[in-house]
Amino acid sequence: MRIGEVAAVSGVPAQTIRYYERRGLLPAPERGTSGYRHYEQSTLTQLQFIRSAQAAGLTLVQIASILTLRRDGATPCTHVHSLLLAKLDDVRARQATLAALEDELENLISR
Amino acid sequence: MRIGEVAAVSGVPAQTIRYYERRGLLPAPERGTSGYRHYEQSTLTQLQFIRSAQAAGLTLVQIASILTLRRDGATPCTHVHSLLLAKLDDVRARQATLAALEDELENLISR
DNA sequence: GTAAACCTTCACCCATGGTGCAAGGTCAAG
DNA sequence: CTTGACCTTGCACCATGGGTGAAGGTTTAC
Repeated sequence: MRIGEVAAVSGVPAQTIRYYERRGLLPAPERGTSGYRHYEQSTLTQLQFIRSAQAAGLTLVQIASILTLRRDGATPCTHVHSLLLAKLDDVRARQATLAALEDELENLISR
Repeated sequence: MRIGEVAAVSGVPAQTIRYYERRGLLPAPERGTSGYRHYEQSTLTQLQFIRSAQAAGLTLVQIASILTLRRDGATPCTHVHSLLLAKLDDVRARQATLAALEDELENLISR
């Protein structure tokens, strides 16, 4: 698929897709002799992931690092491992705070 | 307490406290004849709440509306009620997305 | 051969969440 | 009664995040 089609299907503007590529959220796709980007189906899944991670409040930088790790697969270095653990902690802390907020809101509603 | 003391105790700069007041996150405190703001203890709790809600990814606008609702107490209008419900939905959606991310991260880690 | 879609680069934009003066008023200690 | 710390308002500026637009040039499709 070319970028316009990906944009149409995913709902993410072509310019934004290029922007994500620059920011390291998407791998640089193959190019034909024309220089046009040629995308695979999996790009759509990746864009979905990006959008949902964004909805969860992660920044593009955080999302990029997760995607990069996932893409690179098994890099068995401890640094990477601790990075993931830290991110997990972060996610769990957010969850805890949200749970507290949820309680708070429920109280307000039931009054 | 005056603003400087609140700032020192809470760790939130005095300028930021005034900024929160302008943004509607804190009620306008009483003023003596000098014009100085005079705060009660409860302000510290409110600042804590603001910081943790921020950490959960809520914007100042969202936090302000929650605090305003809480402060105004029982305004039994349906609009307010649905506003709270919407916010609760929002919080729950964030939680769901975070849970998915958590799984994702756990998978990556255990590989 | 012309219109639509693509390319790059560079600049600009909007929202959030502050932060920093400037110019002045107040208060407590010595 | 002055000095210094603390307070006031108002306005301007900044950093980060996440895009968006326009210019100027190629490629593809009809």
